[in-house]
Amino acid sequence: MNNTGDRRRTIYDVAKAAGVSISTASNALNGTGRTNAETRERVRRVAEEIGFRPNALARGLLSKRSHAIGMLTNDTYGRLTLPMAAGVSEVLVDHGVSVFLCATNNDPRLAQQHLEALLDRQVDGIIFTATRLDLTPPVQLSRLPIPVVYVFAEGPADSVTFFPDDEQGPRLAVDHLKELGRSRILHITGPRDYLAARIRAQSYLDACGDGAEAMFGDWSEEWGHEAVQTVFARPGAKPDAIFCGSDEIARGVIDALRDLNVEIPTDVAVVGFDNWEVVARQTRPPLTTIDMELKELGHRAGLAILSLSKGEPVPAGITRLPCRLVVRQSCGSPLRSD
Amino acid sequence: MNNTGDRRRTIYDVAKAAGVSISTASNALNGTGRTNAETRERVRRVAEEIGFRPNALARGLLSKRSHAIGMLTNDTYGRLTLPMAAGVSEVLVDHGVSVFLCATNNDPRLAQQHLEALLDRQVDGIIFTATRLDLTPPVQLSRLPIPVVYVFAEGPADSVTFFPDDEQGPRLAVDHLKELGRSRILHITGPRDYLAARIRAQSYLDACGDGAEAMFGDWSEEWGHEAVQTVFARPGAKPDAIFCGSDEIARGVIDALRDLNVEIPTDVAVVGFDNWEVVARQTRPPLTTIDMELKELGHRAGLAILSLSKGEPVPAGITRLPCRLVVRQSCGSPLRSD
DNA sequence: TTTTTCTGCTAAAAGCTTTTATCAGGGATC
DNA sequence: GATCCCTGATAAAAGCTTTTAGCAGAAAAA
Repeated sequence: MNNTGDRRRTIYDVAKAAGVSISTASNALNGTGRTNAETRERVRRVAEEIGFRPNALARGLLSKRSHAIGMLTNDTYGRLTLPMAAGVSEVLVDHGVSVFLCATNNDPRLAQQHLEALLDRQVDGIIFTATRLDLTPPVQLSRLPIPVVYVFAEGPADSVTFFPDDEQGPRLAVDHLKELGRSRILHITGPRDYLAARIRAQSYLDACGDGAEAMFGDWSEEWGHEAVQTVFARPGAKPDAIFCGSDEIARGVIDALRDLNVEIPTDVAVVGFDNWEVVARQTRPPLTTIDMELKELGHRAGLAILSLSKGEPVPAGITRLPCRLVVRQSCGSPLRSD
Repeated sequence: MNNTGDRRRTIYDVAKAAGVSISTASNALNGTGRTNAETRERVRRVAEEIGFRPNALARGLLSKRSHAIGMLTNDTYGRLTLPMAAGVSEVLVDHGVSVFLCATNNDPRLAQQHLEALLDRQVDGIIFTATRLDLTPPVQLSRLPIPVVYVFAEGPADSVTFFPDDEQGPRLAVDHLKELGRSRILHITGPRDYLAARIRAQSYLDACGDGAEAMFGDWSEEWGHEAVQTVFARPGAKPDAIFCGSDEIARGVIDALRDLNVEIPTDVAVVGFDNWEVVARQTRPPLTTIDMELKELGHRAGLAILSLSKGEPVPAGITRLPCRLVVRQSCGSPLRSD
């Protein structure tokens, strides 16, 4: 009948072992109320000894803050979501906040189910993240009793939203290419109906000026390949640099250039977008590309939802976080690969 | 002062609105105890109307089961983890169980911090998953008061562990190649110190018999490329098929073969391992490969931890889940790509 | 008519923590 | 010596749900 051995220790055990009341134990452990320094030390020592850890459920029940948030994603492969989620949880674990991961597969019914589960758990907030930019959430998130932060996805007009800076990123690429003396820069990117593709293309056009050309297609290697074949088959001057809307496209571009016996970077320099290492590191030569700083995006989103959940104000609207140029060898820079 | 409007509805509100006691409301909603059918209906209707949803914290506090589990991963890029996690959460959400995602980055301190947070939250169990097979968990998981399930990672001797079937997978590949008339099958795979690489290679050797050769290297495209160059540079008979230990390696193999003007699949058939679509779909020709059924692995792990958390027995030891052959065009099958 | 059984409901406890209000006692002040 | 204030503690309530024990009334059995 004596099962105290494997029961979890409660604050009651601490109080008893330290010879004080429950309230004193609580006060001592949390540094609240008035406690004698000596008592406080004793209680803390005892708590440590018997391995007391407060029950987060009881705590949350009382404080009405569960110190947990939900992350709703419709990304299936995790290439964007997981690095971001790692950033979110990395920054939040220090504040004692944990993250529920809910993969919706873009299924509204599943999303709804996850959402209700999150609300039942009294999460302090929700981060919604999508892989596609123009996509609306698969579930109604606007009239929730808890704050919502959007990453890689657009919420309602006055919502808190984070994106990589799709204007600054392309400028980094173009500036880098210009510094290396390239002047005829071509842009090959994804579908025109992706907002990110449009923004990046426009920024590229603004940075390059006359003679610039943006080719829209798919987010695929195949499209990169095809686009290069088209360009090099037609008459007229050939580009001396290609800035791609994704690393996958860049991969196709590089392959196509090699098929055409065009030297990289001597004849044509190539810049990608994503810094998806498993692609960017494996191209020959390794790809200079734009990193969207997914982890940092996660950090910021995590901090935002933390502030919001405490009732602190957070500037509404879209915040665009700067991208970073990662120099490898596809542009002829003498720098070592990272 | 009247803030009842935005307060969450509790069972107290339901009881009041239905004109019954709290206990009756609870019994009616959960179908426990003795309740008049009419009362039960009324209570349920009222609950529905005012939008009552039980507070999972209070429920968990009482039942000592939080209906949440933790997933500890050291995968950084998410290629294995996220599909698996999606499988886990998909199967668990139907049982009212949510999943905490904890990315450890292989940092023991961070892992410990996450683990403690999970225990404080009274999670009903933990799924530990690693990307590398021989890796020990970055944190002590063996003496926990809650069950642990290992996926893609080896736990202590008597633990519940799931892996893809690294013996059956290679047999699928070899059998497929043999059926297509290939006889000189070469295996190019990752490092010898990866258990998975060794098992797959041995299974390949057993299936191929005399003349079979396994080349160990890296899990990289570059290694696939290099290995092909080596093989085709040396004298003697050339392989008519190459079975690769990963899709990335296969990618390098295919590129190298094309560089050598070897026709795929006419001269050499290629099979990969992973069915990592973003690679397998983009090779030219698209890659026939082995799918590890990550989502199914997640389903099984989720169900296992669910059973364990209820105290139901689950067979200990390593369970290996069958892989699936995905036929595309790199082996010359006439089937359409999927 | 009295006793038993069943039905439908309710009060109260338990789960664990934090917070509020209160209390006893000791020292300082007048 | 009486009053006041301060310190260091404590009891109790609150947070929300489920479960246990029990109660009142009606129907069935004796």
